[in-house]
Amino acid sequence: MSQRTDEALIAMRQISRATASDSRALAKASALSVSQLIALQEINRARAISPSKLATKMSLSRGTMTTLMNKLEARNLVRREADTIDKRRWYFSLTETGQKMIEQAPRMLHEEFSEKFAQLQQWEQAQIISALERIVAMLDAEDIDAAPILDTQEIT
Amino acid sequence: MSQRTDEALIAMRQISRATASDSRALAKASALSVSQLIALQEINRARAISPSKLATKMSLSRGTMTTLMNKLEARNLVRREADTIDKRRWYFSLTETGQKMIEQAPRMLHEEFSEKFAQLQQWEQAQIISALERIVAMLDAEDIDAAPILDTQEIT
DNA sequence: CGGGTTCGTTTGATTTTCAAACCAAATGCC
DNA sequence: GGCATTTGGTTTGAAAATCAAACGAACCCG
Repeated sequence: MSQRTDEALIAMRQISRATASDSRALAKASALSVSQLIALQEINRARAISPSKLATKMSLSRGTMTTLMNKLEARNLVRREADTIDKRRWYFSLTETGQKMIEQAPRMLHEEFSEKFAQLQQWEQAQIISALERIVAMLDAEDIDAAPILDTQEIT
Repeated sequence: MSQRTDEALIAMRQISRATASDSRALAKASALSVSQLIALQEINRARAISPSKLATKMSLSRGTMTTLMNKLEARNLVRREADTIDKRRWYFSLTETGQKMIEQAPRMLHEEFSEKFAQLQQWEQAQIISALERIVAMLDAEDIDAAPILDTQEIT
């Protein structure tokens, strides 16, 4: 492997480790388990999502997802809605409390980053963004965030 | 917050989510828990590290670290060495088995990335690396990887 | 020496997670 | 239409991960 590739990989690992440990701390700060935090974020992203989908997305089993959702529901962070078409199915979305939870959760690392980033020259910002987007593309991660659109299959 | 900052943040979250879910899958593939995997990586990085340090690094309690290390030791993935100076202290390092474990663990995502990255023009690579390094700096993550140097305080 | 701190372990309990069995709804096939 | 199969979610029972608190041994410092 080329030395350049190495450099890039090292930087990426540093970034991902930094953010990972950030999210651990974040979970702790908001009295959530890491899974719960991730679940909330994921639900927020999808706006509404079924347990199974969420489970595969988070690589957890369906059973685990049941208990996870029950906890979040009990704490009034997510709302459970029945699918009108398929009666086996649920959809979970965030309650306002849940919204607030992840919004005002101190985005410590990202906050700090934002400040520093904002102080860069325009051209520097542009350069960094384009590099980041190249990376996202190379990771095939473009559609991870997708857009605030319902994460379900079309209705036929 | 500026729109540009937003773009950068979105890209970064995509990257970190992609790598996070990668590491979950990775752990599963190598029959390790996520914590165990991270611990191995962390030990590898530091070459040798004490349980407490590792615990704070991973934001786990010392008690948890004890059981975690016992498991890894039982599976012969890490080696426990006594500190000659401070007799309370242990140092953990990877055994050859442990080395192999994390080396040949399919670096799925990163592998794929490497391939694509290697195909870029030199100047593109350079640009991406410099952007990444700016980010690392802004995240104060420069010394996360530090270098393969013993991770202890100087001996006085 | 002696009080305070640090390192790692133990203990007992809680939480997370899983696999397997299960039910109900949907789908497919004849 | 009816029967077998698949799919979405829950339950159950057990294993693994984690924690807080208490502990002993080693260290530190006055």
